[in-house]
Amino acid sequence: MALKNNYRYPVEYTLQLIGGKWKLLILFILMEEGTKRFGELRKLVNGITQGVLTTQLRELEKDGLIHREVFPTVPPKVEYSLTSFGQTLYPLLKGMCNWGREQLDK
Amino acid sequence: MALKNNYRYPVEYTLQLIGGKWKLLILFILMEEGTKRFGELRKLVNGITQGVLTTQLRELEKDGLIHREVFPTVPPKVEYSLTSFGQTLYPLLKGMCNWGREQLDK
DNA sequence: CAGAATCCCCGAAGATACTG
DNA sequence: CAGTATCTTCGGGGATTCTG
Repeated sequence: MALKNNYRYPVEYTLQLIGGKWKLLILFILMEEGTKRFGELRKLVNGITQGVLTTQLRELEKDGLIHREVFPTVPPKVEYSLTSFGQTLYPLLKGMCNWGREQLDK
Repeated sequence: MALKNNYRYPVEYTLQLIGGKWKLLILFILMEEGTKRFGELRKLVNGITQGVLTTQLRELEKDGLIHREVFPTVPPKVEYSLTSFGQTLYPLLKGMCNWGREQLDK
């Protein structure tokens, strides 16, 4: 979990959690389309490599935003979904998306 | 101005404009406290160096979020303020700040 | 006072190869 | 299938010096 102290501005904490290059996209996909497997995410987040995707997912999990569920089958299967904490970001992400779209449409 | 095309998700565009390490803080300060001079910003954004502050301000200006006004006096005086476009970010920044504070207060 | 101009560093990101 | 393990790259950020 990211440190919760030593932020002069709360917005710094927010940015720390969602500031990775791919994190917003990952959160967005899980938010809009629900639970996804590792391989599905890899295809949807176009251009990301396995290693980086793993890193970003681990950080999101560590920060409590997403849930990782491993099915001990052969071949292995891992599903990712938003936690209830992650879902509290919904209005924020939606707002960022809408603001971006408004500007892009001009 | 940052490119307005080639974004698969509008949120990427948003993040591009405000994603710099110090940009949100700068925008926040101008938003909450109004017009500031270069030297004032440097003190308020604790830890930033002159060069980096200049870079971040130039990018924000290029993207149309802040206004830069030079007073041709001796010694020189430069004031920074939000543009009307920059002010449209208010709900978003406020939302990020509030979300961060809520989590920090837990 | 508000920068411009350099040079430099480091960590996130990417490429590649291998594996339970 | 979903990783792990390494190595490499790259550029945003940082430190320093100089100036109108």
